Amino acid sequence: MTVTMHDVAVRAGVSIKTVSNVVNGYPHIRPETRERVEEAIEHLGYRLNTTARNLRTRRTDMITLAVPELSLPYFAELADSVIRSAEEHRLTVLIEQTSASRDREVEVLSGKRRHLTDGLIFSPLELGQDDIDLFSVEFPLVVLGERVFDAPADHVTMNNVAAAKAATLHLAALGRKRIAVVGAHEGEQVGSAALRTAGYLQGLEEAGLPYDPELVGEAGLWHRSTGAETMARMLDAGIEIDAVFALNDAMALGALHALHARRIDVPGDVALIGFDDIDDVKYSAPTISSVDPGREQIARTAVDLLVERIASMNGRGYRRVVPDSRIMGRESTGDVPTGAAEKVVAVQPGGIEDVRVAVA
Amino acid sequence: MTVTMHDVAVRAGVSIKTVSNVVNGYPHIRPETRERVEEAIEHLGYRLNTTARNLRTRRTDMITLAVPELSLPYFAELADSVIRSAEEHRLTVLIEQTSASRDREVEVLSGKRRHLTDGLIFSPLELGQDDIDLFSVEFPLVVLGERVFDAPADHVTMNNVAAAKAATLHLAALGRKRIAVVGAHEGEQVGSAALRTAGYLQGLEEAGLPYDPELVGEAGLWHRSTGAETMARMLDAGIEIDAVFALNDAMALGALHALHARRIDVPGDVALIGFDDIDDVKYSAPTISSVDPGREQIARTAVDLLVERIASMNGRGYRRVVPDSRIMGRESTGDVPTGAAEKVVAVQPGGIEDVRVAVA
DNA sequence: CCGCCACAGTACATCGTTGTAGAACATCGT
DNA sequence: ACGATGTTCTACAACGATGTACTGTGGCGG
Repeated sequence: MTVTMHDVAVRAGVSIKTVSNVVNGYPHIRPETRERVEEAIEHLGYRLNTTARNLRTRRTDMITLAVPELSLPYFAELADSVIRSAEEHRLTVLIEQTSASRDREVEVLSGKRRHLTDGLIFSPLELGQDDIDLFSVEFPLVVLGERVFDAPADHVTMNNVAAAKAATLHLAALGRKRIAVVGAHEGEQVGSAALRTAGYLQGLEEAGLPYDPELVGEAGLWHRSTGAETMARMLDAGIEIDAVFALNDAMALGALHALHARRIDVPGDVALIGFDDIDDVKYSAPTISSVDPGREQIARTAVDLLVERIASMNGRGYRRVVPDSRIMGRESTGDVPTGAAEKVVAVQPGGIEDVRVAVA
Repeated sequence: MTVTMHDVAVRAGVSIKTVSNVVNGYPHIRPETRERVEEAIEHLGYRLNTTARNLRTRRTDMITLAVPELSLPYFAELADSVIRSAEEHRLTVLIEQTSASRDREVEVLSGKRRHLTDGLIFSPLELGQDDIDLFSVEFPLVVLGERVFDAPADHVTMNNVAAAKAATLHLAALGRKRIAVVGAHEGEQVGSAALRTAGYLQGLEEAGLPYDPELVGEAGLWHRSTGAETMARMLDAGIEIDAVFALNDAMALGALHALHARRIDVPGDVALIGFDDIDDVKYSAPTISSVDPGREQIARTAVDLLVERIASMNGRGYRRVVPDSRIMGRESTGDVPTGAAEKVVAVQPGGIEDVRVAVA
């Protein structure tokens, strides 16, 4: 039925191992032997059985990327970047959608699929600091995001507080005094929402603006729809604003939609800035300023760290990497005239940190 | 080192096979035996080695989805839908990005990875009717899209011509006479561009409008950026238009961007309709009318067909499935007032067809 | 001419699981 | 009491590749 190395070996008149050697590019093989084997492979239509190889070598050359949802543009673009980076290491990426479900996230860490891939890049959305024990797994792991710090794993995160502060200051620098937030999570201590909101507060303080709780709009999931709903709710409640900081770009697009529906001019009446710098915001009307958290760099770093970790599971201590982030000025904050391209208006430097993790 | 079934078996005082039976839910096991085995599994932290099982059972419960790029929203949303549908069959999806590269597409079909997954859902972008021979592969395959017809494989496509015609007629019904196309591929006979352009021509004819070649704008890759460039080029050339049919939504967003940059009102001066009905167009300003090609249904059908094909490789002839498609009216064609939700303004019925394929 | 090393290739065990065949025992209807 | 049937479990041989250890060559320096 299926053609195996054995069949190839018989036809070429060599041992199975020699076929294996040819397939794997082992150097010490006589050219004519190699040719005979290759002819046999060609003639029989032989394909290496990856599964068998995986079993024997205990490697699959696959890694898992676990993200909430691909329909969120940020994660789709992140996945794209991770896949491209992985390709350079000849790795295949298995994408696991956790659908913002706690159970699914726990399952991903539980390692049910442990033997299927060589390591995991995990961007949690539900698990938090309290679940830190779940992160001490015995397979290579790189954590993304800002829900869990000091887990026994390499960690690639962003400059959330500093970048959010810079974004807020950017709005304040336009002379805006009533800066709304879209996407806060009340009561949360960890995660993007908490950190970015903290940055917002720092920004207000530095700009000498008062903090008004009614300017902080809640939104559970960070989708376009929730951004639109939150913005609509605030506007319809008669809350006065002259600027909006949406904690991610999907919500910024939703907020813009809600503003537009009420014929509120952006940036004339209300300035708007988002976070993530996804491709969408470069083509909305107006184009939306955003924080570029260094997505490309995040993806590449995550893959690099994971590859290192796979190579030597106990090689070294854990690292925390924070890429540089930048504020991209566009039409929605009046940084460029209508129809012009974006420009970088501020940079927050990142860095690499070695993390000492207490061993249980 | 790693815990195997053998270790579990020893601790539970049973044979390896009994452990296997417990793990796989084989019914005839004494409750106390099952308990002992489960205790041992728990105590030793045993995890099933998926790779070994895959080798033995000759199944991986994984399928491949090959798409051009996840950063294109349509494919990100398609991937999301496919993953969800696959989950219902307990299948894991491996996503392969072909990056619009012919070589990568050929490689996907060549089955280099054949033994890694049980089947393939393939959405080609470069391969066409001339490459039809490449599609006669010996593994389960479902083809998506409209570049290849009558390949020896199940095929899920869309109502391209009819839907494009309906979109064109929808613009004409608004009284628009100079309807531009964004995204044509000159000289191509197959593929979405050719079919949708054909539908456009049919629409013009039925509406009694003349065909003017300068209204047909070329765009190679269907990204936001190319849509914006194409639209800008046409506008700057002084071509007069009062409506635009963008052959996909990404380009519609780009076109809208270009129109906005030139302070052209949509839909006042120019009406706009796209194709794909991705989430973005529901939140742009204005919201963009679009053709919903039935993406959910495409994903589900593709997975279902693949699952059937995996179950019985030579079960039956091939099928071609065309989901119903619908025109979703939004602000950009004045179907709803600003701020209102979308509404369905037309439906083109799909269908299932059994395809007879000549055997070589 | 001997010892050493690089080259070319082979035999065999092994990775961790599951399918097959069948053994041992209990239950049941007649 | 006896075969038939069902339950519970086991032994063994695969699945298809690769790592290890080993056998012969031939070339080369001394």
